[in-house]
Amino acid sequence: MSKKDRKAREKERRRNQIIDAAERVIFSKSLEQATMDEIAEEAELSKGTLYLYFENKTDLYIAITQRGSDLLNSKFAKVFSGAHDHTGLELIRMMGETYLNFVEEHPNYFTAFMYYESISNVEVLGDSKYAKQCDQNRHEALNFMIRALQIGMQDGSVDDRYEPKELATIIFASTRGLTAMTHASGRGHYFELLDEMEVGMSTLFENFLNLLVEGMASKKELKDMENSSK
Amino acid sequence: MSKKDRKAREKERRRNQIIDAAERVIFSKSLEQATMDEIAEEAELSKGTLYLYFENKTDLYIAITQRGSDLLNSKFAKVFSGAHDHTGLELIRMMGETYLNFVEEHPNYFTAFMYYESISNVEVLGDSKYAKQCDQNRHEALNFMIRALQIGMQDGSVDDRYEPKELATIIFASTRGLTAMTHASGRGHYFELLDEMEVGMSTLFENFLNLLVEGMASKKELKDMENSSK
DNA sequence: TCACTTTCTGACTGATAGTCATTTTTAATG
DNA sequence: CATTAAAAATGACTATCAGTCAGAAAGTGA
Repeated sequence: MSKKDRKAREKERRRNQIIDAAERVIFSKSLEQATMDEIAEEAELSKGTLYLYFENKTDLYIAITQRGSDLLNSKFAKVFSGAHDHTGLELIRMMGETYLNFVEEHPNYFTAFMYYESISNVEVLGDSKYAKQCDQNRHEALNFMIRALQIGMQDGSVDDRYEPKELATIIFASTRGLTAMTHASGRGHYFELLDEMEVGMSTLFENFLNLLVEGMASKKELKDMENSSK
Repeated sequence: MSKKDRKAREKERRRNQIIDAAERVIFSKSLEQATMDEIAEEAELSKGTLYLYFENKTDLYIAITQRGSDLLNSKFAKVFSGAHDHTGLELIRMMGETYLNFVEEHPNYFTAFMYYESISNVEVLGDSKYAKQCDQNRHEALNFMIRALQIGMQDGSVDDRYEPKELATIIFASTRGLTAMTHASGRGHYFELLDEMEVGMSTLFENFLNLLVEGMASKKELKDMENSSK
């Protein structure tokens, strides 16, 4: 039994070694410019071996995507580990900040996320377990957000006339839009737009969160905020 | 002189004929699956000729992207042609709806937008005139939004403690996030998330706009809305 | 008709994703 | 330790396709 286990562990280590090498090569260039031969050399293996562990180049890249997805979710989880000290509204804000930090610290993983979602028809993915885990993570992230909203409705920080699932989906998607812009601007896009404003992405993001918060905060909470700012 | 003009016009027609063919082929499959040989055949030209009109495959795809971008902007412009009958806040809402409709009617163009923004470093684009026009259009779209906000601040429908440029950028990016989700769900992504909710993307989008509107509406406007709903 | 320019062609090249028959390594058995 | 079977790894090979370029065809003007 443990023999099999060891085998499985070694196989897993090999797999990770390949993903490590692939990250180094692909992140230093780009998916298109990186070749499987290069990745094989970086991993100190032959090309054929890569194909023993991954269906094809895309599959390998999705394995990288999954790593990023796992990492992001672990950060979300950390936010919730201290959930008791915060209102639901604060948790939402913290999740947003976590996301923005992630994009700034791990732009290459975010690039991978974008590639993943750009895959035009899901059939291309086949039944990739990496893709499944990514979808699973996304689902979990949304659940975190739903939970935060429910907490907020309990503690009175979020207006309870909203449907938590719906609101969570909206926040999720719009936050994603902001992070995508942050990411793109870091790659040279949107230069003209953001350059004209003296504010950086993080200020912009802060204002975005404030805007959302004003929209979804309960009337009571708003009154509190108004008072405390005076 | 007019000789040269005619020549230029014919060249332009050829170019469009190629883009037409490329759209048919690429939209029916995907960028990666479409080959230049196929596109050439569809255009009833030889492959070599394609390269007289476009730098490379990406350049050709960006020409398609520009078409989509032009189309979207013309729709935005139409919203503004009747600007006098609407408040600034209404214009913002109409722009959002226009965007969502566009994604639903022209998903292939939106796919192209996503590809364009996913280009990891802008140097790849070189000095493509198509890319320049896309950036120009994006800039113009943002200006439409800024204008709508300014109108809204004038007519009292938008809270004037916001900075129009900043707010426009935020709305722009977050709306983009929602449309991206709409697009992705149409391609089979996010299935699990959206399936659980009985609401469709357009309802979700409507609620998103309401949320934004509440966040950015002036207090006066909110009071009006409250009264009228009673 | 000739000479010159512009446009077009398609066979060719180079790069690279993916394959598979063969070799090497590992592990188990007597 | 020697033998053998299974598992893992290899790298030469194939197929595909983006991009090229020398030469053909079409257009233009005298």
